[in-house]
Amino acid sequence: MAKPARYRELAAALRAGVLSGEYGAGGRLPSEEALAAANGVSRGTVRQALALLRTEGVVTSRRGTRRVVLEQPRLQSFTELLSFTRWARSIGEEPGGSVDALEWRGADATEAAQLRLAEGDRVLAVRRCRTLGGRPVMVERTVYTEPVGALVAEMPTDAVSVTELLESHGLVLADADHTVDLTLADADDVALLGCEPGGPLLRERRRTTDPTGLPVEWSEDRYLPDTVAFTVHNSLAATSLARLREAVGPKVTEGPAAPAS
Amino acid sequence: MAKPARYRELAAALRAGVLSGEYGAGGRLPSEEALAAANGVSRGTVRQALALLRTEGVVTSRRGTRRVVLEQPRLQSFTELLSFTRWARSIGEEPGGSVDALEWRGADATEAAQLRLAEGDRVLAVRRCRTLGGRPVMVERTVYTEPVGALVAEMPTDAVSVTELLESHGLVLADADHTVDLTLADADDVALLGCEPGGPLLRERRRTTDPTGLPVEWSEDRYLPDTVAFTVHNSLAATSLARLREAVGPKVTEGPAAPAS
DNA sequence: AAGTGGTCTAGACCACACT
DNA sequence: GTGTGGTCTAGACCACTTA
Repeated sequence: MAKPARYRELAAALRAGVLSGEYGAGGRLPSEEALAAANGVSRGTVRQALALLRTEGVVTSRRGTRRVVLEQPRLQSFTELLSFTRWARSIGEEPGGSVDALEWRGADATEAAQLRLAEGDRVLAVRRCRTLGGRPVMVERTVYTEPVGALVAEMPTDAVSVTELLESHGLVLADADHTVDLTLADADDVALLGCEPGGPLLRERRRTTDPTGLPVEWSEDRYLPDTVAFTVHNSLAATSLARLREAVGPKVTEGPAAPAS
Repeated sequence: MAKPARYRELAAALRAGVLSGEYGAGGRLPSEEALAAANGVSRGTVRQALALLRTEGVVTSRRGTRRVVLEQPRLQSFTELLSFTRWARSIGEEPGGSVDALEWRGADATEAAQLRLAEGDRVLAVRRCRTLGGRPVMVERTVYTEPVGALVAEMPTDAVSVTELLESHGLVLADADHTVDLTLADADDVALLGCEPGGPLLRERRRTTDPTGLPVEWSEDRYLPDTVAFTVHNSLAATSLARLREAVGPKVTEGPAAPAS
């Protein structure tokens, strides 16, 4: 059941209000005092709710004036973001996909660093082609730590959602680091996506950790052009975004949280 | 001077501690009580500091256990993120660039929607080529609202940092929405960047607003491959990231916060 | 059972934006 | 000056982890 906290309920209600245009574009929210009184909670709780909306980019906030509505919310839950299947469903598309290669092997240097393992430690490497409405849009190369890989390896190769299966085993994904850049199609990409050899792909590399901070998976996803874009909101109050200089001369494989140098 | 809040000082101190390896990779922070006592503040203030670090992806947090260090922080300030010049300096590169085209004209449909203007309203459109260490890496096409454009238009065409100049006029950038995807080089890109016609570029579209929530600029930046990557951290606790389905059939120009349909 | 973070309250004072 | 959000305090109770 797990009843959500009051401040989350309040945040959801306010978010819905903004979405329904209750305050208008560029409109103003009621004061914290007013919201507290209207909802029978303390000002502290109201502020917790509003802090959520602020990091989501739904409202601004400055001293001296009421909060202003920034935009229609256009966010996905953390879960939708990590699960291709859930994302596809949330936008009304039919997700599909199948495992194309699956192998237990030793971790290479990058994988070891990302999963906080020693080089050569056993990991499960899986390659999948993902489709929307039957058309291929993305190739996903994921590496799992041993305990997680053991669960994944037992899945049917045509299983729709890995994430949901992991959750049913009690595994919770809590944090993720994403790196987005551009790469060129290799022979496998060409075979699976039907693009030109050397054709451009939008690449997302992602390291996901569980609530204890232990790495769970390290994935490199390559999307066909014109199928997806990634959006982020940030502000003076809360920044979780950065721009990285990519290697220019010698080739260096680098991920979101690889060792500094 | 503007003395920063205690919780920001505390957050900075803890961030520095994590960076210096004081707690080790995967190590644990002291308890909230301990931090409060050690710093002579209340638990509430400690929690504010830790909330900052949590959204930055520096630490996890769960009920029942001490916070765990997630990674070496690798973030840029909001300001570094918006200013090419500041970013370049922060990574030890020499920023350069020059205005290539500058024009007052009427806003098109997309621009009007992004800047919350009516179609045809006067805007200043500026195209710049940006360099790192003398080598071109990015073409920036920015559209400013009339009051901001008035300031920009008076700048010398070889001014290094537009952002810093705007700040010196008291303009504060407070929020930004970013969309990252892939596009192909047009004739102007080829001329400025020296890439192949139709060659792939990493595109960032960005809408920036001031503290009142009013749009200030709308920019489309196109980076040569292998020059930058964007990184984001998100979590169950705070998500400001989304994955968007891009138009597949008919061409639709769409930005971070364009009207829903 | 003890320790820890999550939620919530009630109140105080300050900095800033309005008018 | 009045209203508003930002900061900070002190205390309470709960949910969860760990031993």
